[in-house]
Amino acid sequence: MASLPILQFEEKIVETVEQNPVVVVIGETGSGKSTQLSQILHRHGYTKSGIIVVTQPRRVAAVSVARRVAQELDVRLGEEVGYAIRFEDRTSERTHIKYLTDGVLLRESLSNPDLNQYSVIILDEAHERSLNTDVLMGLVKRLIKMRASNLKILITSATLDGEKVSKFFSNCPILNVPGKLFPVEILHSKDRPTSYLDSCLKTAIDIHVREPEGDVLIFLTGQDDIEKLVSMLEDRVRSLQEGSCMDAIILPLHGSLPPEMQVRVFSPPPPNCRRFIVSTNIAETSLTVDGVVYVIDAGYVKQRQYNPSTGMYSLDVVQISKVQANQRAGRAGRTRPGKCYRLYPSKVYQDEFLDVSVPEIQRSSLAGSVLYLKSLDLTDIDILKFDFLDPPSAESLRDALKQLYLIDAIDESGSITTFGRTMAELPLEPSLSRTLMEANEYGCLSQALTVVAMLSAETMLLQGRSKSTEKKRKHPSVDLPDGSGWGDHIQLLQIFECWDENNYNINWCKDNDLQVRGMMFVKDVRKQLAQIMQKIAKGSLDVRTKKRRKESRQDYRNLRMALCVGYANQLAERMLRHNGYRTVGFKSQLVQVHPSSVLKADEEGTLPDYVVYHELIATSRPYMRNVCAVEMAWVTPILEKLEKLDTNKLSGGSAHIEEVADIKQTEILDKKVDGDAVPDDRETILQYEHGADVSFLSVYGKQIGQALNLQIQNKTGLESNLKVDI
DNA sequence: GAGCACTGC
Repeated sequence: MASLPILQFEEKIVETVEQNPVVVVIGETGSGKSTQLSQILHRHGYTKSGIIVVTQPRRVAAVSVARRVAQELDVRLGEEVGYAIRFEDRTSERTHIKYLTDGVLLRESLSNPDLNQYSVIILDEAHERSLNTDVLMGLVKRLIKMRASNLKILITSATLDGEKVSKFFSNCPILNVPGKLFPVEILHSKDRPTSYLDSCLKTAIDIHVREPEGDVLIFLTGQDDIEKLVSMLEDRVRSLQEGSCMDAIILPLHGSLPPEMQVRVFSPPPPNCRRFIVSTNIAETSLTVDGVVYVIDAGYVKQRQYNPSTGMYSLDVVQISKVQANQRAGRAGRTRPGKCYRLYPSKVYQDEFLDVSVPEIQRSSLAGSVLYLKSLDLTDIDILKFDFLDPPSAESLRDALKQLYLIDAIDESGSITTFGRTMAELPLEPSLSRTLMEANEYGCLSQALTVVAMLSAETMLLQGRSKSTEKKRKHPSVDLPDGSGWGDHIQLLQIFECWDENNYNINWCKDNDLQVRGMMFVKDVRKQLAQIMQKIAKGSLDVRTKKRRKESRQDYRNLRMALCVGYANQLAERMLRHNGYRTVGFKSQLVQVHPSSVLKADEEGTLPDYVVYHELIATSRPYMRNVCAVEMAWVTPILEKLEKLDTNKLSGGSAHIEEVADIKQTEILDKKVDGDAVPDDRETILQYEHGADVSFLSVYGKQIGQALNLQIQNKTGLESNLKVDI
């Protein structure tokens, strides 16, 4: 332990913490900050007046770091040193060093806003800027004003971010703790390659042929590219002359890979063999692969973004930040000196890369966070002026308020309602919390609990789908229920009910291509939600899953009604004469039911007039994912409410949100239009040829005189206008 | 008739 760099700074750290309520600690990889800061402060008496708590953005990190600290202090995990993550609280009355996920600390502060039991709060990995850590930073800033005498805050961050965080906390001191990494030589390419995959391939083979042993880690954006490069590498390696270089193992690594495939990267290679790990940014922070000496960094990452004016998410390939680039490079220097090949010029790194990635708070829907903050009753703070390190846009806050109003979480003046308070207690998106509460009124709580729990685990349910396994499986699970035509929520309910009928048999999951881990998670979530609902209702609710199936002609009416109330802000109306939909309540968007949906059309081939959806996502087109058929009569009250909506009033009058004029107009470079522009008022989707590397979702055309006025929507829902002569 | 990076309560 004595070799950890941070320990040489022990006196300095203690002294600085002694004299300041907030300290920023910049600790590079390998500095030991995550395990040592808490122990240093413990040694100097900070656990006498309370618990030292350390937050982590990820569950595995909270658990593994706690385990290490317990080992180092030679105590049993869960006694003096413990951790708390969702579904798992391993702390006791004797715990004085506690690791937890940032989300758990936020939940705790709901019932104890002053966090009185803690003498020190360490927000670790703050540079990752998770939504929860950002909210915590705002809360903690407020907390030190109230508890200045007996609370110490430490924020750990990255070099490029330290100044900004310090400024946010009234210019608090910054401590630098060097890391313990071997030097990594950075090699930039002269130009940006025209094809990243080809360039990756060439660089990888060059390393393989020329460089001494050591594994190669390659960062790409997603599963598709990874699979392509893996097969390219396999071909190329096979064609190398036998004996001319060492053997090679090529491993893909991404999140949708089944766990048993993911852990393959942890087994060391046989002698005289080099591994190529082709990965998403999962290997940047979440997984650490040992033995890596060479990193190839294409400089891109796939990021999810939310557009508050359309309510639409998109998944975009964007440039990484400098912090990310450095993090990736650092992966080469864990065991010995390494090399990082960047497939972009150093000028691009310097001039184009952001210092830090755009924080999640500026890329997400904020309904949940705003409701959470409202429920804290911070009378001294106006939510809309809440002090964030990077404030979200006014538009995003307005969107959040609108959502909350439509589901009765706040009233027309923006104050939280009793409904809203209950909703904030549930670890769910507000729309789903609202659904549960409504379902309770209609006597279908048990079903709603199942649906909501299934939605929380949706991405973990299906078995990893790579193209190769797809081929093998000609018969896609025919035995699963189909939602009886009402849509995906009902199908999710029916799937869980089937599993319930099969007594939660693990083999049933396997037979039906469902991940066991995912289904177990659903069970846990459902149980947790049921407990919270019981507590709220203070009576006994019927949350049991019913062991009877298929009452004939069950139309799930009550459940669908409850969903309609919860998803008031996620409503779409079918267009006349075709099966496209228009979103209601947002700037009107033409959207389609996702092809994977089980929603059924009637005998005439027509889809229901109204649906609610769980998510709007722009991929090749804007799609509604997870839809449920609802009825006109249930929609009317929502439309009435939308009519009365006054967002200025929702923002509490005093805090008038200023209009933001930062909607970026997409530059149209090429004005060639292909396709049939029908010269009438009907929206017509055209194919649009363009010169910029922006992909457009749709083009609405309208003829005016000899010109065609086009309204063009790009992937993130931003719109631009273009006039074309015809 | 598509396809989705990563977390978390």
